[in-house]
Amino acid sequence: MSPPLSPVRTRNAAATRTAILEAARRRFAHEGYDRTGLRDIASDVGVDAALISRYFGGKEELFEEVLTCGPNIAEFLEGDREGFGDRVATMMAIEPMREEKFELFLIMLRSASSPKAAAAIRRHSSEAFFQPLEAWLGGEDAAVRARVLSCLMMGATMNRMIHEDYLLDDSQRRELCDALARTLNHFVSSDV
Amino acid sequence: MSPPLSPVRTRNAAATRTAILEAARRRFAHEGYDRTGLRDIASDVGVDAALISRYFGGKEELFEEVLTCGPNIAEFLEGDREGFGDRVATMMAIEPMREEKFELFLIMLRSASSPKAAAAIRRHSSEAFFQPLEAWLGGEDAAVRARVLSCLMMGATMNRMIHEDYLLDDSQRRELCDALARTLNHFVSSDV
DNA sequence: GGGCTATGTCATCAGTTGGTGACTTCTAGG
DNA sequence: CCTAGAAGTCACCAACTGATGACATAGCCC
Repeated sequence: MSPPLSPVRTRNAAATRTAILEAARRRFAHEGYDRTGLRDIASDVGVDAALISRYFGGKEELFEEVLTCGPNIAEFLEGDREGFGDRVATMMAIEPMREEKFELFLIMLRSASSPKAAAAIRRHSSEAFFQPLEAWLGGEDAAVRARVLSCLMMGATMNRMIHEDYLLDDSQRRELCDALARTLNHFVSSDV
Repeated sequence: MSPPLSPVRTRNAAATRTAILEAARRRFAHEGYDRTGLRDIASDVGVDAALISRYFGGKEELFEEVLTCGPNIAEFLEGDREGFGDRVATMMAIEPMREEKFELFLIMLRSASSPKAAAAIRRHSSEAFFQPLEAWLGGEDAAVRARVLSCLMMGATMNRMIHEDYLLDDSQRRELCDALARTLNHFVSSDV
Protein backbone atom coordinates (compact mmCIF):
# COMPACT_ATOMS: atom_id res chain seq x y z
CA MET A 1 0.00 0.00 0.00
CA SER A 2 1.65 3.27 1.09
CA PRO A 3 5.36 3.07 1.82
CA PRO A 4 5.97 5.49 4.71
CA LEU A 5 5.37 3.64 7.92
CA SER A 6 8.11 4.21 10.43
CA PRO A 7 10.48 7.02 9.52
CA VAL A 8 13.73 5.34 10.56
CA ARG A 9 14.18 1.79 11.61
CA THR A 10 17.79 0.67 11.51
CA ARG A 11 18.19 -2.67 13.13
CA ASN A 12 15.65 -2.00 15.82
CA ALA A 13 13.77 -5.20 16.41
CA ALA A 14 10.99 -3.65 18.47
CA ALA A 15 10.31 -0.93 15.90
CA THR A 16 10.38 -3.47 13.09
CA ARG A 17 7.91 -5.68 14.91
CA THR A 18 5.59 -2.73 15.39
CA ALA A 19 5.94 -1.65 11.78
CA ILE A 20 5.12 -5.18 10.62
CA LEU A 21 2.06 -5.28 12.87
CA GLU A 22 0.81 -1.94 11.54
CA ALA A 23 1.34 -2.91 7.93
CA ALA A 24 -0.30 -6.26 8.55
CA ARG A 25 -3.30 -4.66 10.20
CA ARG A 26 -3.82 -2.34 7.25
CA ARG A 27 -3.36 -5.11 4.73
CA PHE A 28 -5.67 -7.51 6.52
CA ALA A 29 -8.31 -4.80 6.77
CA HIS A 30 -8.01 -3.73 3.14
CA GLU A 31 -7.55 -7.06 1.43
CA GLY A 32 -8.62 -9.71 3.90
CA TYR A 33 -6.63 -12.58 5.33
CA ASP A 34 -6.40 -14.73 2.22
CA ARG A 35 -5.50 -12.05 -0.26
CA THR A 36 -2.79 -10.63 1.96
CA GLY A 37 0.60 -12.19 1.31
CA LEU A 38 3.49 -12.09 3.71
CA ARG A 39 5.52 -10.61 0.87
CA ASP A 40 3.04 -7.74 0.56
CA ILE A 41 3.34 -6.88 4.22
CA ALA A 42 7.10 -7.23 4.13
CA SER A 43 7.43 -4.94 1.14
CA ASP A 44 5.24 -2.32 2.85
CA VAL A 45 7.67 -2.31 5.75
CA GLY A 46 10.72 -2.58 3.52
CA VAL A 47 11.85 -5.87 4.93
CA ASP A 48 12.25 -9.43 3.82
CA ALA A 49 9.23 -11.71 4.12
CA ALA A 50 11.24 -14.32 5.96
CA LEU A 51 11.55 -11.95 8.88
CA ILE A 52 7.81 -12.05 9.51
CA SER A 53 7.74 -15.80 9.90
CA ARG A 54 10.71 -15.55 12.23
CA TYR A 55 9.20 -12.84 14.40
CA PHE A 56 5.66 -14.11 14.61
CA GLY A 57 5.93 -17.80 13.79
CA GLY A 58 3.68 -17.68 10.78
CA LYS A 59 0.80 -15.92 9.10
CA GLU A 60 -1.83 -17.23 11.47
CA GLU A 61 0.06 -16.08 14.54
CA LEU A 62 0.64 -12.70 12.92
CA PHE A 63 -3.08 -12.31 12.32
CA GLU A 64 -3.81 -13.34 15.87
CA GLU A 65 -1.40 -10.74 17.20
CA VAL A 66 -2.90 -8.06 14.98
CA LEU A 67 -6.25 -8.80 16.59
CA THR A 68 -4.77 -8.87 20.07
CA CYS A 69 -3.11 -5.48 19.86
CA GLY A 70 -5.51 -4.28 17.23
CA PRO A 71 -8.32 -1.81 16.93
CA ASN A 72 -11.55 -2.17 18.83
CA ILE A 73 -14.96 -0.62 19.07
CA ALA A 74 -13.89 2.00 21.61
CA GLU A 75 -13.54 4.95 19.25
CA PHE A 76 -17.12 4.46 18.11
CA LEU A 77 -18.26 4.89 21.68
CA GLU A 78 -16.62 8.26 22.29
CA GLY A 79 -19.01 11.16 22.65
CA ASP A 80 -22.48 11.58 24.03
CA ARG A 81 -24.94 8.70 23.88
CA GLU A 82 -27.67 10.73 22.19
CA GLY A 83 -25.33 11.46 19.29
CA PHE A 84 -24.22 7.86 18.78
CA GLY A 85 -26.69 7.01 16.03
CA ASP A 86 -25.99 10.16 14.04
CA ARG A 87 -22.24 9.84 14.37
CA VAL A 88 -22.16 6.23 13.27
CA ALA A 89 -24.81 6.52 10.57
CA THR A 90 -23.13 9.59 9.10
CA MET A 91 -19.80 7.82 9.07
CA MET A 92 -21.32 4.80 7.39
CA ALA A 93 -23.75 6.31 4.91
CA ILE A 94 -22.63 9.86 4.17
CA GLU A 95 -18.98 10.56 4.78
CA PRO A 96 -16.42 9.34 2.30
CA MET A 97 -15.29 5.88 3.27
CA ARG A 98 -12.20 6.20 5.46
CA GLU A 99 -11.11 2.62 5.71
CA GLU A 100 -8.79 3.26 8.63
CA LYS A 101 -11.82 4.19 10.74
CA PHE A 102 -13.42 0.81 10.09
CA GLU A 103 -10.44 -1.46 10.46
CA LEU A 104 -12.09 -3.67 13.05
CA PHE A 105 -15.20 -4.10 10.93
CA LEU A 106 -13.26 -4.60 7.74
CA ILE A 107 -10.98 -7.20 9.25
CA MET A 108 -14.01 -9.12 10.46
CA LEU A 109 -15.99 -8.76 7.24
CA ARG A 110 -13.18 -9.49 4.84
CA SER A 111 -11.44 -12.26 6.78
CA ALA A 112 -14.26 -14.07 8.55
CA SER A 113 -14.79 -16.46 5.67
CA SER A 114 -11.24 -17.73 5.93
CA PRO A 115 -11.30 -20.66 8.33
CA LYS A 116 -7.94 -19.91 9.91
CA ALA A 117 -8.77 -16.25 10.39
CA ALA A 118 -12.31 -17.01 11.53
CA ALA A 119 -11.05 -18.90 14.55
CA ALA A 120 -8.98 -15.93 15.66
CA ILE A 121 -11.84 -13.52 14.97
CA ARG A 122 -14.21 -15.62 17.02
CA ARG A 123 -11.70 -15.64 19.84
CA HIS A 124 -11.24 -11.87 19.86
CA SER A 125 -14.53 -10.39 18.70
CA SER A 126 -15.97 -10.66 22.15
CA GLU A 127 -13.36 -8.65 23.98
CA ALA A 128 -12.70 -6.19 21.18
CA PHE A 129 -16.29 -5.68 20.17
CA PHE A 130 -19.15 -7.05 22.19
CA GLN A 131 -17.85 -6.68 25.74
CA PRO A 132 -17.01 -2.96 25.35
CA LEU A 133 -20.24 -2.32 23.51
CA GLU A 134 -22.35 -4.12 26.08
CA ALA A 135 -20.59 -2.32 28.93
CA TRP A 136 -21.20 1.00 27.22
CA LEU A 137 -24.84 0.18 26.60
CA GLY A 138 -25.56 -1.06 30.10
CA GLY A 139 -28.80 -2.60 31.27
CA GLU A 140 -30.10 -6.13 31.54
CA ASP A 141 -30.60 -6.71 27.83
CA ALA A 142 -27.34 -5.09 26.77
CA ALA A 143 -26.15 -8.30 25.13
CA VAL A 144 -29.16 -8.50 22.85
CA ARG A 145 -29.12 -4.81 21.96
CA ALA A 146 -25.41 -5.07 21.20
CA ARG A 147 -26.19 -7.81 18.68
CA VAL A 148 -28.79 -5.72 16.93
CA LEU A 149 -26.40 -2.79 16.78
CA SER A 150 -23.69 -5.03 15.46
CA CYS A 151 -26.04 -6.30 12.74
CA LEU A 152 -26.77 -2.75 11.67
CA MET A 153 -23.17 -1.60 11.70
CA MET A 154 -21.80 -4.70 10.03
CA GLY A 155 -24.51 -4.67 7.44
CA ALA A 156 -24.05 -0.99 6.73
CA THR A 157 -20.31 -1.43 6.34
CA MET A 158 -20.90 -4.40 4.08
CA ASN A 159 -23.29 -2.46 1.90
CA ARG A 160 -20.81 0.35 1.69
CA MET A 161 -18.07 -2.10 0.72
CA ILE A 162 -20.12 -3.64 -2.03
CA HIS A 163 -21.46 -0.48 -3.66
CA GLU A 164 -19.62 2.58 -2.49
CA ASP A 165 -22.59 4.86 -3.04
CA TYR A 166 -25.35 2.44 -2.01
CA LEU A 167 -26.79 3.10 -5.49
CA LEU A 168 -28.65 6.00 -3.93
CA ASP A 169 -28.74 9.68 -4.74
CA ASP A 170 -27.80 12.30 -2.18
CA SER A 171 -31.23 12.86 -0.70
CA GLN A 172 -31.86 9.13 -0.44
CA ARG A 173 -28.56 8.70 1.34
CA ARG A 174 -29.61 11.32 3.84
CA GLU A 175 -32.88 9.47 4.38
CA LEU A 176 -30.98 6.24 4.82
CA CYS A 177 -28.66 7.95 7.28
CA ASP A 178 -31.64 9.23 9.26
CA ALA A 179 -33.28 5.82 9.32
CA LEU A 180 -30.08 4.14 10.46
CA ALA A 181 -29.43 6.80 13.08
CA ARG A 182 -32.90 6.48 14.55
CA THR A 183 -32.73 2.72 14.61
CA LEU A 184 -29.28 2.73 16.21
CA ASN A 185 -30.38 5.22 18.84
CA HIS A 186 -33.46 3.15 19.56
CA PHE A 187 -31.32 0.21 20.59
CA VAL A 188 -28.81 2.38 22.41
CA SER A 189 -31.41 3.85 24.70
CA SER A 190 -34.48 1.70 24.88
CA ASP A 191 -35.34 -1.77 26.02
CA VAL A 192 -35.74 -4.32 23.24
CA MET B 1 -18.79 -31.19 -0.68
CA SER B 2 -21.52 -33.78 -1.19
CA PRO B 3 -21.11 -36.01 -4.23
CA PRO B 4 -24.62 -36.67 -5.55
CA LEU B 5 -25.53 -33.87 -7.90
CA SER B 6 -27.02 -35.18 -11.07
CA PRO B 7 -27.96 -38.84 -10.95
CA VAL B 8 -26.74 -39.79 -14.39
CA ARG B 9 -24.71 -37.67 -16.72
CA THR B 10 -23.07 -39.64 -19.47
CA ARG B 11 -21.67 -37.35 -22.11
CA ASN B 12 -24.48 -34.87 -21.86
CA ALA B 13 -22.98 -31.45 -22.25
CA ALA B 14 -26.03 -29.52 -21.07
CA ALA B 15 -26.42 -31.62 -17.95
CA THR B 16 -22.72 -31.31 -17.21
CA ARG B 17 -22.86 -27.54 -17.55
CA THR B 18 -25.78 -27.41 -15.14
CA ALA B 19 -24.08 -29.72 -12.68
CA ILE B 20 -20.96 -27.55 -12.77
CA LEU B 21 -23.03 -24.43 -12.17
CA GLU B 22 -24.79 -26.00 -9.20
CA ALA B 23 -21.58 -27.25 -7.65
CA ALA B 24 -19.94 -23.88 -8.25
CA ARG B 25 -22.82 -22.02 -6.65
CA ARG B 26 -22.62 -24.16 -3.55
CA ARG B 27 -18.86 -23.89 -3.35
CA PHE B 28 -18.84 -20.12 -3.85
CA ALA B 29 -21.51 -19.74 -1.19
CA HIS B 30 -19.78 -22.02 1.31
CA GLU B 31 -16.16 -21.06 0.79
CA GLY B 32 -16.14 -17.79 -1.10
CA TYR B 33 -14.63 -16.97 -4.45
CA ASP B 34 -10.97 -17.11 -3.49
CA ARG B 35 -11.04 -20.28 -1.46
CA THR B 36 -12.96 -22.17 -4.14
CA GLY B 37 -10.70 -23.92 -6.60
CA LEU B 38 -11.74 -25.09 -10.01
CA ARG B 39 -10.46 -28.51 -8.99
CA ASP B 40 -12.84 -28.54 -6.01
CA ILE B 41 -15.83 -27.82 -8.20
CA ALA B 42 -14.72 -30.32 -10.80
CA SER B 43 -14.30 -33.07 -8.24
CA ASP B 44 -17.76 -32.34 -6.83
CA VAL B 45 -19.19 -32.95 -10.28
CA GLY B 46 -16.85 -35.84 -10.99
CA VAL B 47 -15.23 -34.20 -13.94
CA ASP B 48 -11.84 -32.83 -14.92
CA ALA B 49 -11.08 -29.25 -13.98
CA ALA B 50 -10.02 -28.44 -17.52
CA LEU B 51 -13.60 -28.90 -18.62
CA ILE B 52 -14.73 -25.92 -16.56
CA SER B 53 -12.34 -23.54 -18.22
CA ARG B 54 -13.41 -24.90 -21.58
CA TYR B 55 -17.12 -24.53 -20.88
CA PHE B 56 -17.11 -21.18 -19.14
CA GLY B 57 -13.89 -19.54 -20.24
CA GLY B 58 -12.46 -19.20 -16.78
CA LYS B 59 -13.18 -18.84 -13.11
CA GLU B 60 -14.41 -15.27 -13.35
CA GLU B 61 -16.87 -16.06 -16.11
CA LEU B 62 -18.08 -19.08 -14.16
CA PHE B 63 -18.74 -16.89 -11.13
CA GLU B 64 -20.54 -14.37 -13.27
CA GLU B 65 -22.76 -17.08 -14.72
CA VAL B 66 -23.51 -18.45 -11.25
CA LEU B 67 -24.76 -15.00 -10.32
CA THR B 68 -26.73 -14.64 -13.54
CA CYS B 69 -28.65 -17.90 -13.18
CA GLY B 70 -28.27 -17.93 -9.44
CA PRO B 71 -30.42 -17.48 -6.40
CA ASN B 72 -32.14 -14.25 -5.56
CA ILE B 73 -34.11 -12.63 -2.79
CA ALA B 74 -37.44 -13.92 -4.08
CA GLU B 75 -37.91 -16.83 -1.69
CA PHE B 76 -37.55 -14.45 1.24
CA LEU B 77 -40.49 -12.48 -0.08
CA GLU B 78 -42.94 -15.36 -0.24
CA GLY B 79 -45.75 -15.21 2.27
CA ASP B 80 -47.70 -12.44 3.92
CA ARG B 81 -46.07 -9.07 4.51
CA GLU B 82 -46.95 -9.00 8.21
CA GLY B 83 -45.05 -12.22 8.77
CA PHE B 84 -41.91 -11.11 6.93
CA GLY B 85 -39.98 -9.94 9.96
CA ASP B 86 -40.74 -13.05 11.99
CA ARG B 87 -39.95 -15.41 9.14
CA VAL B 88 -36.62 -13.79 8.36
CA ALA B 89 -35.58 -13.15 11.95
CA THR B 90 -36.42 -16.71 12.96
CA MET B 91 -34.44 -18.05 10.03
CA MET B 92 -31.47 -15.88 10.92
CA ALA B 93 -31.40 -16.00 14.71
CA ILE B 94 -33.19 -19.16 15.83
CA GLU B 95 -33.33 -21.92 13.27
CA PRO B 96 -30.25 -24.01 12.62
CA MET B 97 -28.18 -22.41 9.90
CA ARG B 98 -29.27 -23.92 6.58
CA GLU B 99 -26.64 -22.51 4.28
CA GLU B 100 -28.58 -23.38 1.14
CA LYS B 101 -31.29 -20.94 2.22
CA PHE B 102 -28.78 -18.09 2.36
CA GLU B 103 -26.79 -18.72 -0.76
CA LEU B 104 -27.31 -15.25 -2.15
CA PHE B 105 -26.24 -13.62 1.10
CA LEU B 106 -23.34 -15.97 1.61
CA ILE B 107 -22.02 -15.47 -1.88
CA MET B 108 -22.11 -11.73 -1.36
CA LEU B 109 -20.63 -11.79 2.12
CA ARG B 110 -17.90 -14.32 1.47
CA SER B 111 -16.83 -13.17 -1.99
CA ALA B 112 -17.32 -9.41 -1.95
CA SER B 113 -13.82 -8.78 -0.70
CA SER B 114 -12.34 -10.45 -3.76
CA PRO B 115 -11.89 -7.74 -6.39
CA LYS B 116 -12.77 -9.96 -9.34
CA ALA B 117 -15.87 -11.32 -7.63
CA ALA B 118 -16.84 -7.90 -6.27
CA ALA B 119 -17.26 -6.50 -9.76
CA ALA B 120 -19.68 -9.27 -10.68
CA ILE B 121 -21.53 -8.92 -7.40
CA ARG B 122 -21.90 -5.19 -7.92
CA ARG B 123 -23.25 -5.87 -11.37
CA HIS B 124 -25.85 -8.39 -10.23
CA SER B 125 -26.83 -7.38 -6.72
CA SER B 126 -29.24 -4.82 -8.02
CA GLU B 127 -31.36 -7.13 -10.14
CA ALA B 128 -31.08 -10.15 -7.85
CA PHE B 129 -31.54 -8.31 -4.61
CA PHE B 130 -32.53 -4.66 -4.49
CA GLN B 131 -34.89 -4.42 -7.43
CA PRO B 132 -37.09 -7.33 -6.30
CA LEU B 133 -36.99 -6.14 -2.72
CA GLU B 134 -37.90 -2.58 -3.66
CA ALA B 135 -40.71 -3.75 -5.89
CA TRP B 136 -42.05 -5.94 -3.12
CA LEU B 137 -41.83 -3.10 -0.60
CA GLY B 138 -43.43 -0.51 -2.81
CA GLY B 139 -43.82 3.16 -1.97
CA GLU B 140 -41.77 6.24 -2.64
CA ASP B 141 -38.98 5.48 -0.23
CA ALA B 142 -38.74 1.80 -1.11
CA ALA B 143 -35.10 2.17 -2.13
CA VAL B 144 -34.07 3.53 1.24
CA ARG B 145 -36.08 1.01 3.22
CA ALA B 146 -34.60 -1.77 1.10
CA ARG B 147 -31.13 -0.62 2.14
CA VAL B 148 -32.01 -0.67 5.81
CA LEU B 149 -33.47 -4.13 5.44
CA SER B 150 -30.40 -5.27 3.57
CA CYS B 151 -28.17 -3.92 6.36
CA LEU B 152 -30.14 -5.90 8.92
CA MET B 153 -30.23 -9.11 6.93
CA MET B 154 -26.61 -8.95 5.83
CA GLY B 155 -25.46 -8.05 9.31
CA ALA B 156 -27.50 -10.80 10.90
CA THR B 157 -26.14 -13.35 8.46
CA MET B 158 -22.62 -12.10 9.10
CA ASN B 159 -23.05 -12.38 12.84
CA ARG B 160 -24.37 -15.87 12.41
CA MET B 161 -21.42 -16.75 10.22
CA ILE B 162 -18.89 -15.48 12.74
CA HIS B 163 -20.33 -17.02 15.90
CA GLU B 164 -22.89 -19.65 15.14
CA ASP B 165 -24.77 -19.09 18.39
CA TYR B 166 -24.35 -15.32 18.62
CA LEU B 167 -22.77 -16.04 22.02
CA LEU B 168 -26.28 -15.81 23.44
CA ASP B 169 -28.37 -18.23 25.45
CA ASP B 170 -31.75 -19.40 24.24
CA SER B 171 -33.88 -16.72 25.83
CA GLN B 172 -31.53 -13.99 24.62
CA ARG B 173 -31.72 -15.39 21.13
CA ARG B 174 -35.48 -15.21 21.29
CA GLU B 175 -35.22 -11.59 22.41
CA LEU B 176 -32.82 -10.88 19.58
CA CYS B 177 -35.20 -12.55 17.16
CA ASP B 178 -38.06 -10.39 18.41
CA ALA B 179 -36.03 -7.22 18.13
CA LEU B 180 -34.92 -8.07 14.62
CA ALA B 181 -38.44 -9.05 13.58
CA ARG B 182 -39.95 -5.81 14.86
CA THR B 183 -37.25 -3.72 13.22
CA LEU B 184 -37.61 -5.54 9.93
CA ASN B 185 -41.39 -5.18 9.97
CA HIS B 186 -41.04 -1.50 10.77
CA PHE B 187 -39.18 -0.90 7.55
CA VAL B 188 -41.42 -3.22 5.57
CA SER B 189 -44.56 -1.34 6.44
CA SER B 190 -43.79 2.16 7.55
CA ASP B 191 -42.26 5.25 6.04
CA VAL B 192 -38.69 5.92 7.05
C1' DG C 1 39.49 -2.40 17.60
C1' DG C 2 37.70 -7.14 17.56
C1' DG C 3 34.65 -10.31 18.06
C1' DC C 4 29.84 -11.85 19.24
C1' DT C 5 25.13 -11.66 18.78
C1' DA C 6 20.99 -9.63 17.37
C1' DT C 7 19.08 -8.33 13.03
C1' DG C 8 18.03 -9.02 8.55
C1' DT C 9 18.66 -11.27 3.64
C1' DC C 10 18.90 -14.88 0.13
C1' DA C 11 18.07 -19.07 -2.14
C1' DT C 12 15.10 -22.46 -2.27
C1' DC C 13 11.36 -25.76 -1.32
C1' DA C 14 6.92 -28.03 -1.67
C1' DG C 15 2.24 -27.14 -2.46
C1' DT C 16 -1.48 -24.88 -4.76
C1' DT C 17 -3.73 -22.22 -8.24
C1' DG C 18 -5.86 -21.05 -12.97
C1' DG C 19 -5.13 -22.06 -17.53
C1' DT C 20 -3.85 -24.46 -22.19
C1' DG C 21 -3.14 -27.68 -25.89
C1' DA C 22 -2.72 -32.37 -27.19
C1' DC C 23 -4.73 -36.51 -26.43
C1' DT C 24 -8.41 -40.24 -25.76
C1' DT C 25 -13.08 -42.12 -25.75
C1' DC C 26 -17.74 -42.33 -26.41
C1' DT C 27 -21.75 -41.91 -29.35
C1' DA C 28 -24.77 -40.45 -33.12
C1' DG C 29 -25.59 -40.62 -38.09
C1' DG C 30 -24.67 -42.62 -42.38
C1' DC D 1 -20.09 -51.35 -38.90
C1' DC D 2 -17.48 -47.27 -38.87
C1' DT D 3 -16.09 -42.92 -38.85
C1' DA D 4 -16.45 -37.85 -37.57
C1' DG D 5 -17.01 -34.85 -34.11
C1' DA D 6 -18.52 -33.96 -29.56
C1' DA D 7 -17.33 -34.79 -24.66
C1' DG D 8 -14.05 -35.40 -21.49
C1' DT D 9 -9.12 -36.41 -19.81
C1' DC D 10 -4.20 -35.87 -19.19
C1' DA D 11 0.16 -33.77 -18.80
C1' DC D 12 2.01 -29.75 -18.15
C1' DC D 13 3.03 -24.64 -17.41
C1' DA D 14 3.96 -20.34 -15.05
C1' DA D 15 2.79 -17.79 -11.12
C1' DC D 16 2.12 -17.52 -6.55
C1' DT D 17 1.95 -18.90 -1.57
C1' DG D 18 3.98 -19.79 3.23
C1' DA D 19 7.85 -21.54 5.16
C1' DT D 20 12.83 -22.89 6.32
C1' DG D 21 17.75 -23.04 6.96
C1' DA D 22 22.03 -21.19 5.55
C1' DC D 23 24.14 -17.03 5.04
C1' DA D 24 25.49 -11.84 5.50
C1' DT D 25 25.94 -7.58 8.23
C1' DA D 26 25.59 -4.11 11.50
C1' DG D 27 26.28 -2.42 16.09
C1' DC D 28 27.25 -3.06 21.08
C1' DC D 29 30.36 -4.56 24.87
C1' DC D 30 34.74 -5.65 26.47
